[in-house]
Amino acid sequence: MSKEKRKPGRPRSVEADNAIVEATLDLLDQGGVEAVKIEEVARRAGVARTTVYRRFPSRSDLVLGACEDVVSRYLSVPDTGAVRSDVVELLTTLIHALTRTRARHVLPNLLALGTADPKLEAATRVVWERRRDAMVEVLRRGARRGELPADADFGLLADLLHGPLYYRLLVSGAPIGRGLAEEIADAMLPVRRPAGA
Amino acid sequence: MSKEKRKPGRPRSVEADNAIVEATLDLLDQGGVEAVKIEEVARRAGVARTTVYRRFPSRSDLVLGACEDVVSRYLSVPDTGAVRSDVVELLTTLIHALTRTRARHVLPNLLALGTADPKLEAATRVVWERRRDAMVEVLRRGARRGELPADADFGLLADLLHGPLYYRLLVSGAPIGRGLAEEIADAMLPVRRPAGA
Amino acid sequence: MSKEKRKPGRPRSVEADNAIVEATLDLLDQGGVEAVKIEEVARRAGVARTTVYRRFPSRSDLVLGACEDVVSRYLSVPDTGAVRSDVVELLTTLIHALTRTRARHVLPNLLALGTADPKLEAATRVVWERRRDAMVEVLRRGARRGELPADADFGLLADLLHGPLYYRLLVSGAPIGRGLAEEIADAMLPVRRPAGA
Amino acid sequence: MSKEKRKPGRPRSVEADNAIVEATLDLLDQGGVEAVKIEEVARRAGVARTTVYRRFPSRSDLVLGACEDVVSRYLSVPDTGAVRSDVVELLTTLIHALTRTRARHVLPNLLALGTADPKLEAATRVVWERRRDAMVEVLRRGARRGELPADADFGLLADLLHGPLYYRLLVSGAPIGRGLAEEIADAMLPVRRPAGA
DNA sequence: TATTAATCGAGACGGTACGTCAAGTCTTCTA
DNA sequence: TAGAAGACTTGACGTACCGTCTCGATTAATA
Repeated sequence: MSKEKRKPGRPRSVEADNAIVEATLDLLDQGGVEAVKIEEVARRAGVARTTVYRRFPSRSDLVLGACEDVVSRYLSVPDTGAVRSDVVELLTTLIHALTRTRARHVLPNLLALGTADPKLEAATRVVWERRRDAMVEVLRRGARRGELPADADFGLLADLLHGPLYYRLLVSGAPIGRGLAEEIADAMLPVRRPAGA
Repeated sequence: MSKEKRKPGRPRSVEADNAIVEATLDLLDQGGVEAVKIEEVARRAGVARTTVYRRFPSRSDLVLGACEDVVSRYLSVPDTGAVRSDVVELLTTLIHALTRTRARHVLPNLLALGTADPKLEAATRVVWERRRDAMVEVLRRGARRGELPADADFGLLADLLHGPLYYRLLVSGAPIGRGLAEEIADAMLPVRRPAGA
Repeated sequence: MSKEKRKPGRPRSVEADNAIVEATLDLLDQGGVEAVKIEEVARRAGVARTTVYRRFPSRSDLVLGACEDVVSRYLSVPDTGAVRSDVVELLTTLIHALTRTRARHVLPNLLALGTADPKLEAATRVVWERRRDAMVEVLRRGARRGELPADADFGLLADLLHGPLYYRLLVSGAPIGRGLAEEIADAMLPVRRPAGA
Repeated sequence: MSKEKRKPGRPRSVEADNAIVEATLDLLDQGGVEAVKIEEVARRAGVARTTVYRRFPSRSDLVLGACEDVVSRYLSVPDTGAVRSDVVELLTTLIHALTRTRARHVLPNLLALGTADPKLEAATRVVWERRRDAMVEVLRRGARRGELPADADFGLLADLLHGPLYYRLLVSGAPIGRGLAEEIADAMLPVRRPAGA
């Protein structure tokens, strides 16, 4: 069944694949989108320019392709039985994703690229939306368990939980430490209890 | 006293100044940083290329210069006598600043540019920091009045208040409505009271 | 004797042979040497690029190979018993060779290629030299029969007879009609008689 | 009077003009049309690629432009009072033009280019036609003086006079010596006298 | 009938040159 | 001096072919 229908012709080099992505991420991190020059990517990857173009028809595709694995990792919907720990878990993995070596510069550049290229913008949004969806899901489950008021605005709450992280990463540049996930959860979650008090 | 020491030679054209900035903002909004081409700016401004270069030595300078007035407007530290209304006032002006016609695209592009150019990054941060400082100031004043616990983490609180706005603008693209400032304030401010209860 | 030593392995496709030559001639005729692109030849011949390379190691080889049958046809040394008719016969076959459907463009391109590739130049010259040799032979025979003065410069005479054809084909582009062979012969041959008069 | 209406902006560099033409001719002579690579022309001329493109929008234009002065020099309609010397004069200048250092390779390549580009073909033909027209004019004058029969086919005669030169240059590669002009004139001109004898 | 040896298609690979575009500098004339 | 106009160098863009290379699939003659 796993017939592995090999296509005719010489197969693509996997080393080239990796080298190209790595080179792209390095450049993106060091000098922003503008520094991602196909010529330089090829040079660093030790690959001909055409080899890059064969995989990624345009610079947008290259950047998005290279970012995809960086941003989409570390995502799962946890279910620890308690909202707080679920939320902390989600925020922690998000912090991981955002502060990985090269991701710090990847995100703003991706967002800026999206400004000019709607296709890219959509592709980028999808990635981040999945995280928000996960958060909303976790909050809903908490409400079903009675940990949160059933009529809470889960969407707004999710934005409030995520917001500070992106704010610090993108705008203020303030450090994003280990304890931040818990601080945010502590600041936000009890909030809703007094409403029932 | 106001001797207006006129420099010798032909004085610079003020219309040119404005036209250049406007053209730059338009392009930035329409196609991102990459679309800001000196030649096109000059063409739209009805000006020679040299005239642009005389004012802004490089493209970075041009972009930053053009953005400066957009981002720094609408800023003052309100003092209504109550935290909540002060906060709502600050958030509202921020929403104004962020959702102005062209700002939506200007911000991410500025942030991405900062990724590659530390000077630009610093210049950009300063602008946004002033807003956060204003928020922290307002919160402190509230604490002094007893409206907030004195030992609250005002920095984190400010980030929690600002975060959702940037998150929606930059990442999720969700609409930023008129009522949002109040929703955020309501969600966050009572939180601290129960700590003292 | 017709041992037909078949080599082992799959024999070469004859259709491919023909298709490649035809495609090459078409391109040569339509767009000159520069238009003979291996990739395009392969495409038109409905053949893989490697199949072309297997037959013709280089583009020069391809062009020369394709031209060879076009230019070398229609050659024989006539012997009608009279110089004039021999000459007319030779000129007529030359006109045939030069004005065949695609030959019109083949010759100049071949000559230009020879400019850059001495091997090709030599190969090309050989083909045309055979025609001149035939003409000289015919003239010598005429001299032996007393139709021409024995001390005539047969080489120059041959060039004078051939020259107008190539001149019209290559340089002036003037039409080369059916009667031209006779006109040339009439203009040149009587010349030598008055010398004896 | 000599108002020399200068156009605005920086004027084009004359050194660049010359260097480009020279580099083109060198390459054309050394390796044929295919060797005329814009990149290499620019390199040899010590000039940026764009500077070449500004003057000559395409390679055809470049080659033709560079050839124009080579081929059009040495042309005038002589009037010595005798056909023979007029013809010898014309043939001699043609020999000069054809055997100049680089012309040997320039001509065939120009002709081959014409094969693919009708505009170029026309431009090239014009240049050579002027020489033939001059020859025809000289012959007509001779006829008017009674040196040639009035009903001679001057066009064919001109082709017969020019043909051998081009034939040797382009096809046979035979040497084109100093005495050739007279040999050809002697071989062709007396021919017509006996008609009147 | 299986093996063997060549051909054929497809297509990836490292390259070179193309023609275009924009950046930033320089030169000239005019206001 | 500023400004307009435009030539200039530099360097990246994305495309098109080059000639070489791996592959799997044919195709015959041979073992």
